[in-house]
Amino acid sequence: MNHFYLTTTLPYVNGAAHVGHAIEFMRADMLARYHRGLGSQVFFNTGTDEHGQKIADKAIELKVSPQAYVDDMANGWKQFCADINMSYDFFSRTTDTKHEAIAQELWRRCDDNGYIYKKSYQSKYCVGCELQKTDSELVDGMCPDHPGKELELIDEENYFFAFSQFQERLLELYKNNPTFVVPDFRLQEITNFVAGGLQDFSISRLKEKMSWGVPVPGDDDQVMYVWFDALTNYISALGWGTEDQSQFDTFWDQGHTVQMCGKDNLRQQSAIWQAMLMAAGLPNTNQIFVEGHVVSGGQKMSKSIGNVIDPVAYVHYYGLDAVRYFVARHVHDVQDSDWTVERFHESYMASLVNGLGNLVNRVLNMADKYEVVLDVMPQTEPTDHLANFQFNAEMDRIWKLIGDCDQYITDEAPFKKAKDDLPAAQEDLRYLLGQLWIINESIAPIMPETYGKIRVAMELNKKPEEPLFPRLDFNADL
RNA sequence: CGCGGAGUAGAGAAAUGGUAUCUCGAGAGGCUCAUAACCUCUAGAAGUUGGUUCGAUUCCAACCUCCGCAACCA
Repeated sequence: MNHFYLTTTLPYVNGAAHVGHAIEFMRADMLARYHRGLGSQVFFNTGTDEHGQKIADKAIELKVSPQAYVDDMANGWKQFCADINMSYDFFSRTTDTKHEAIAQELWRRCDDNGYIYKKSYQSKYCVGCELQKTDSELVDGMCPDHPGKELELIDEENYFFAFSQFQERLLELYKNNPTFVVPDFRLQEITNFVAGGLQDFSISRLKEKMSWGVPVPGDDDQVMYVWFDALTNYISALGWGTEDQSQFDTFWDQGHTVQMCGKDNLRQQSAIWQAMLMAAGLPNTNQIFVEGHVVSGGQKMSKSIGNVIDPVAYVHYYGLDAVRYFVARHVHDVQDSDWTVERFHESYMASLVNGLGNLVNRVLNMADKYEVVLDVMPQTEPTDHLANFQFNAEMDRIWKLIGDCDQYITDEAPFKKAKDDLPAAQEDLRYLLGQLWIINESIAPIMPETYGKIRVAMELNKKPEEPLFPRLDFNADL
């Protein structure tokens, strides 16, 4: 039995889910379903990142406690996961007491091994970014991303993580594992970054200034910086550092581990987190899949331009599987992609309404009429596109099968044969039902609801009463 | 010379040192099982300038444009 561990990045809960989250989550879900379908035992983790200055500020603004605020947000994210049919096995929350204890245990382990030290320093800190800023990053003495916000001068003792000591080991990790980061150009990017030299960084904050964090073990005056805490969730989900580490042993130590993230998270996951694992004496992640970003109309999405894509609105209008289809087929695996309502509508009509939906109807209608049932299920030939994160290629393969069926129907014209040679028509339909079966098995991890509907229709041997993908008007308001 | 990515028909992608492929869209024809669906055909493309080569979209160099990152973000 193979064991496969998969995790999304935990979104920071200072806002609602946007299309980037939807893409990462949906793809992770496709992989989880794919690997389950291959017979692997899968542990699929997702959740929410709930500590830090921005969240504390937001709670004050809303006049609620931080815990009440993150509870509310976490529920929103769980709803989002339900909306997009996430088959997760565990929902991590970084304010969970078990997670906090594990984050402390990881801290202790890094500390015991000599990779955490205390240092006093002064720095400029942007509350908007929740980051210290170097002078080179500032524009006119202000943070370029938050020009309205005054920078705070921080003069304090913090704990530092000895990141710089991991340069050689990280480079070894990258060199020895050519698919550690997928795609390869991101591996190149992180290699260049690490080769350029690493600086130790602060991993704690004074509690009196920022209390919304995990307490630093053995120091009541400090809490952990949100990154140290959040990254730990990848193993806290598996119960590492608790009495029962069996899932950690099974999935992290002995299984294959995959983390999904956007390109903005490359450093955190492929360098910082790996160094943390090394510092604690734990095995590294096996693979990190790094996605591109989505732009709309050629521009970065922003509320002021009004080109923000709301994935849930698409789900409501076109249906969940239409969105999952678009994500798998038309959002580029690793490059940035343009997502417009025009493109979405086009591909919905062409490939789902006129493609898959129509094919199901014409095949099952004839099968019904000519009384052909599929008695022998054909063997599906497994492909490894999804194992290699090639969503686009897998979808093209499946839609080629759909096109081939349409072609076959035109060429063989069973609807004509049926008039004077029924057995010949029935033979054609047996083949078509077999192909439809293969197509349906192939889309199962991508479009699980549609898979179920086609499965039922094939069992009844009747075309679905409701169209799988109804013909819809173009809706520019999405 | 901070790092990385991308420039291929109207749109999105792919492959390739030798006829540039696919999907969508457009135009024409065909078909009638099907959700006015399906099939065929047609038109339509390599950022610029050099270099290597018998031959370059592909390899090399320079340049231009766009995007992202630059210790917040999927």
